[in-house]
This record gives sequence, C-alpha cells and structure tokens, in this order.
Amino acid sequence: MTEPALPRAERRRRTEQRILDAARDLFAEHGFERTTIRAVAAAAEVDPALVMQYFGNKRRLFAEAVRVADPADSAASPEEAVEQLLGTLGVKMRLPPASLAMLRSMLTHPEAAATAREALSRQVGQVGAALPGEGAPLRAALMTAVLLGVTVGHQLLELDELREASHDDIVAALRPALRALAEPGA
Amino acid sequence: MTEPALPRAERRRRTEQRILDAARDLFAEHGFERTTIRAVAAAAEVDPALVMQYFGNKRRLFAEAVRVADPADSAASPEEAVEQLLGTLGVKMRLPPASLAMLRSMLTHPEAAATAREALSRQVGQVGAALPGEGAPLRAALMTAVLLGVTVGHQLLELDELREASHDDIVAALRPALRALAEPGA
DNA sequence: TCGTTGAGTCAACGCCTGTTGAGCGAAATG
DNA sequence: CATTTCGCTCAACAGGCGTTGACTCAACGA
Repeated sequence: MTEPALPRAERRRRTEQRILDAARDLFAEHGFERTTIRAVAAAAEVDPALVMQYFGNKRRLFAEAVRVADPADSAASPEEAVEQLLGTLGVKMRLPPASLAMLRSMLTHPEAAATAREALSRQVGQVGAALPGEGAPLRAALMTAVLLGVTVGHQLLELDELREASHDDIVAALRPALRALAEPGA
Repeated sequence: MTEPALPRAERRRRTEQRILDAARDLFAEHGFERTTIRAVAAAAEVDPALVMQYFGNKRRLFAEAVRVADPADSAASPEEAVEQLLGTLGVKMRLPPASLAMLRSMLTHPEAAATAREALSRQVGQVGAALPGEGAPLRAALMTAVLLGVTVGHQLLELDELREASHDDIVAALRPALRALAEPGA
C-alpha cells in the first residue's frame, strides 16, 4: 500500500538529505535569520526536534547546508584567468543553492561572512597568481568583486536589466572589462 | 549642575535624532533582523517604548534610517558617466551610514531589497542614457553591478585585498574596466 | 498659580524562536 | 518469539522579540 519499507539505514539517510535540501532552499531564499528550524522541518515533512537531533543546532545546520566542493583549478595566463572567471559566471547563472544560501546571508550572518571571505580570498589568490605586473593582488580582488557584484545583482537582487539579458550577452559584455583588469594598468 | 534645560520642542527633536542615529549605526553594522528596538533604545539612552512612540514600528524606523537624498545628476558622455561613477565610488569609500544600512540588509530584508533595486535601477537608467550603441542598458547595469560588487567587498565583507589598497589605486585600476564597459562591445 | 500638555518611563502582554527530554512503535538482532 | 535498537514525534521550556497602555513629572500657557 504505502512505501516498500526501506531498510532503516537507507531511510535515515534519505530523511537527513531531505532536511538538508529543504534547509538549503530556505536559507537561499530567505537567509539565515528569517529561516526557522520549524519551517525547514515542515518543508522536509519532519518534526523540528529531528532537525536538532541530526544537526545539533541551527548554525551547524547552516554550515552543512552551505558546504560546497570548491574547484581549486588554477590558471597559467591572464587570458586563461579571465575565461575561467567568465566560465564560473556562466555556470553561476544557475548557481547551486548551497552557494546562493551562503551569498544570501553573507552580509548579516557572521559565519556566512567568514565563509564568503574565505572562498573569495581563495579565488583572489588563484587569479592573482596568473596576473602579471604590479598590483596583481588588487586587480585580482577587483575582478573577483566584479563577478560578485554581477552575481548579487543578477541572482539575489534580481535587477531587471540583468535578468532580461542572456547569459551569453552578459559574459560577452563583461569580457573586455575583465581583460582590462587583467593587464597591468597605466 | 546638569543640562541648561532646553525648551521642550528642541529637546524632543534632539532625542528623535539620537534615536535615528543609533538606529542607522546598528542597522548598518548588524542588519535589520539582528538589530533590536531594545538595542537601539539603549544606544540612544532611551526607553524602547519611546522608539515605538516616535516611529510606529520597526519597519518604519528602518525606512526612516535608510532614507537618503539622491544626487540625480546625469552625464552627457560615456567618459563623464565613468568618471561620475568613479567619483561616487571614491565617496563611497566613506559611505554614509544610511546607505550602508540599506546595503547591509538588502539581501535579507524585502523592503531594503526594494529600496536597493530602486536606487540601483535609477543609476542604471542615468548611466545607460549616456552610453552609445546597442546594449547600453545591459552595459550600464553591469557598470552599476561592478560598483556594487566593489562596494560590498570593500565596505561590507571587508576583503583584505581591497582594504589594503588606497582609494586612489582602486579608482585607477577600475577606470579601464569601466571604460571598456562604456564602449559598444565587439 | 493652577490646570494642561506632552516627553519620557515602567511593567507587562502575547508570540515566536531555538532547543530539550521523555516516550512511541517499527525495524533489527539473537 | 523476546529483546534491543533507533528513527521519529510530542509536549513543553526558557528566553527574547515587537509592541502596548497606564503612568510620572517637568515644561508650558493663561
């Protein structure tokens, strides 16, 4: 009639995953403070107490929900760095919920801010290593900030002018700007 | 001994201003949800009930705190638009608390998001009007997003690589990138 | 001088939050 | 079949929140 009665271990794994997925979505949509354990539990069709039992507390649940595998590939030339950043941006137009969740909360939740700073600094380091000339760290940081701004404007603030454009157009329009930052300035 | 006993009207005006200043600072530092009426009242050395009496509710207090006079000056040429944006960025390195408060909450507080969208769209419109060629709205939006990203990275996330650089270096490094966006692309 | 106004306080309300410990019942184990 | 394990729920707690209404008392106007 109902479920084919899965083994207990499997059932447990699936429930935990369901909670994690629900948490990710809600954190991504409303941020850390506006997302309640109760809402997560309801979305996962589970008792709030179970969420606590599996993840300990709200902060740990958030930390688990925003955990994401980082690429850690590095570029050899400035052109490669630019194309790599543009590539992640193309991907980011469908940013994974985990990253969205972190970005959404990074301005108001201290731990999300720390995670964001860490991830961005890593990117700055990688990009900076591929840039020539003086002031490479600053220019790498600015390139990262550019992508941050576009991502925030597009995915989080949902600015009309960015939403109306195709991903390809955005990438194409951004390329010269990033190239300009990749070269040592005047 | 104590105060020289100001007239009632003046005293009232000053108290209201003290509350508003405290609210701005706390909203800018912690965002909407993490800032409590009680904390604002304490910072203004006033009873929480007085905050409600003067501003009605927390949302209205926030709205008052983030209100800011917008410049509304428009550029005639692409170069002028670029310099104007860089100028506001130079200023933004010491961004007024009201703007900081709005930016801090724009990702998690719906009304702050609406205010931010409005302000950014206005800027996109102004910049776009000064740009030549096709796709001007998109390029204007990207220029705005670039400044947003740099501001967020510098003021809110406080990325080391941006904090370590001087304002002039940032403006100088950014200029070619914005110029590239100001011109019609390939 | 006396009644009125209004700036500011006090104590409390109802609500929602994260979090906890006891308990149930079905699956696992022997 | 008897027993243990454990996924999961239930009911409740303490604390903090925004918000309210009654009150106090000094400044004001006549």
